[in-house]
Amino acid sequence: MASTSATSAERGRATRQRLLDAAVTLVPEVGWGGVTTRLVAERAGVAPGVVHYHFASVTDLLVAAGLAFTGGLLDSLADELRARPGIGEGVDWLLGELSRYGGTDPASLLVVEMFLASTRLPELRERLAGQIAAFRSRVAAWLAEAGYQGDAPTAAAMLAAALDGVVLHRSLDPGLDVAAMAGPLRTMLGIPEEPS
Amino acid sequence: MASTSATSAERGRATRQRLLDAAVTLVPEVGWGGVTTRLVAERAGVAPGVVHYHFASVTDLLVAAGLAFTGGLLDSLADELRARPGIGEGVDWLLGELSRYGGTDPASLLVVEMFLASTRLPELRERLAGQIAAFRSRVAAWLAEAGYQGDAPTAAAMLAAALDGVVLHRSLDPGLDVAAMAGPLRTMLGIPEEPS
DNA sequence: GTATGATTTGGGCGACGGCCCAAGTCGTAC
DNA sequence: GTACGACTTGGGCCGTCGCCCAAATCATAC
Repeated sequence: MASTSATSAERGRATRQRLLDAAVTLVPEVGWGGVTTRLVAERAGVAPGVVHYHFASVTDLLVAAGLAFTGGLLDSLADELRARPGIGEGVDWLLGELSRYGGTDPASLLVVEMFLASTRLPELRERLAGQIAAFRSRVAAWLAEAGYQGDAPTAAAMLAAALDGVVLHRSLDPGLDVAAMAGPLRTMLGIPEEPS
Repeated sequence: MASTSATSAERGRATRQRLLDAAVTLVPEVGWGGVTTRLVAERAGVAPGVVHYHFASVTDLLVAAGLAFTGGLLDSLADELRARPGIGEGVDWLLGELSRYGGTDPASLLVVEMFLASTRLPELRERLAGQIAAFRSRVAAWLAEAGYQGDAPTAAAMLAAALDGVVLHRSLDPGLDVAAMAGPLRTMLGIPEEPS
């Protein structure tokens, strides 16, 4: 089989990916600063020394793993949004997504950990800011294309911030009614209430 | 003077307070997990052993310091809000406050650090959630009293979440125009645009 | 077979972490 | 004076950390 005849380089890339995956699952569990060399190695099923063979430092590993995750997440969110023709449908779909990211789920926690770590890691900060700026401009383009009446970039920024804020608040109060927030959000974007 | 004739107990409480203050300044600088026994002792100007005399653990110190800070902050915010009679004035004032909490300032960072730490510290989580719930209900009462047309609790939750989200996003993109966000927020709360 | 090069192993080094504790300071009570 | 109690000191114990490295592994090249 192909897997048994893999070259060294191929096996190496696979190991590197396993380390990235392990980091993504560990940060939400133990926190950015709680991820240690031995912990990721154990989670990835490799010896501790492998970590510093593939990455210059634990921090380097966390930055690479985090950025790969957020990049994929934001891209897929923007893709899905672009697929909805109307602002109302898009907002509804976003709120549906929000009920999946409840604030205490691994994805939400990872993102917030990255926000915080970025305040002390200039390189992470710049690259994460770039990803978010790109996302915001894609949302603004979608709003404008869907006929939003007003300043699309500002509305996109407010919308993205509001959604992240809801995720944050839900992490403390899981009982927050996400569906009910559709009302104020729709009003903010100038869409009439849904008939149903 | 009173300060020179302080009893042991009084000096002890003063020392304890200095440790709490030191913790509040250190968490934003080095992160929740980066605050060490020796670091906080040095910042407070005391010997390392004092920390574990006044607090059972470093985590205990951080929890006490953080909750004291957020409690005071939320109380004063709610007090100020209650002093504004109209929703429009209140929102404007909140956005003015927001320009003080830029996302990279110590207060914002401390709050986000607490959000994250609370996911792994049930006691902190419960008490922080209680503080925020109290704040939300005070905001809802203010909205209702100011004549808000709609579900005040939901609007208050959405407003609080949106503001926190803006703080979060500003930490990555300091160029975000807070003033411009007044438009969407006023629309969300059903207030006409300001004439000026 | 031997040589090569990338990858992996597991232990080790020095530094630093939380928490403890015997000894010391200092104002008050007697 | 002595005894007491609250507070403070600074060093020490023991565990874990990040990072390193000599040796082992293994598919491929010759």
